[in-house]
Amino acid sequence: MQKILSQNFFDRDPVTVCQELLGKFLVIKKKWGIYRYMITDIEAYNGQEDEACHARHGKTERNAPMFGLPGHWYVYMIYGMYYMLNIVTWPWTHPSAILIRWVSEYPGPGKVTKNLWIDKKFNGKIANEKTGLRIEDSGHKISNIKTSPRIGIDYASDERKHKHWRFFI
DNA sequence: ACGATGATGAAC
DNA sequence: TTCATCATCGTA
Repeated sequence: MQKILSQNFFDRDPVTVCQELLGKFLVIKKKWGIYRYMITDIEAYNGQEDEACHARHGKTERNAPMFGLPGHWYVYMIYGMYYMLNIVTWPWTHPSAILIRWVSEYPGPGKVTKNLWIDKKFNGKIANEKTGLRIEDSGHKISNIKTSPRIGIDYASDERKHKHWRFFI
């Protein structure tokens, strides 16, 4: 039996959470079974002062989940085609989240949501057994963590653009 | 290198 | 109400 990560796990700085989140399992419940995928590539979006973060202009209808409780999902549509899956970290006073870019065999944030049929029905929902989408401890110890600048945020300032807030295996 | 495709948010 | 932009991806 695997341990479902609690809200406490996510109630921290997203950069710190990122390093512990690698190697854990994204778990989705379908009508016909439960599926687990290892989380292998993620990015931290860290507060209103982070110009790459959707929270940079304050609370809006779209980014509202980031201004809510940690351990909840933030799902939004991009380019009219793809849903991006994020898990909220830290409390509403410091809106932040982690984008899930790769899990197991699905390399790319759009591919993760497309293949797992994740859409806005999970937006704002808590990550637990009840909502059908959660994160479990895998017991795997990850040692070779790589980092890089975040992808697709050229609009941010140099200072933010260059931060190594992407973590991957 | 580029187009698909629509939600978002800021400006008008 | 309009318009540029966008945490992407498949095709070429």
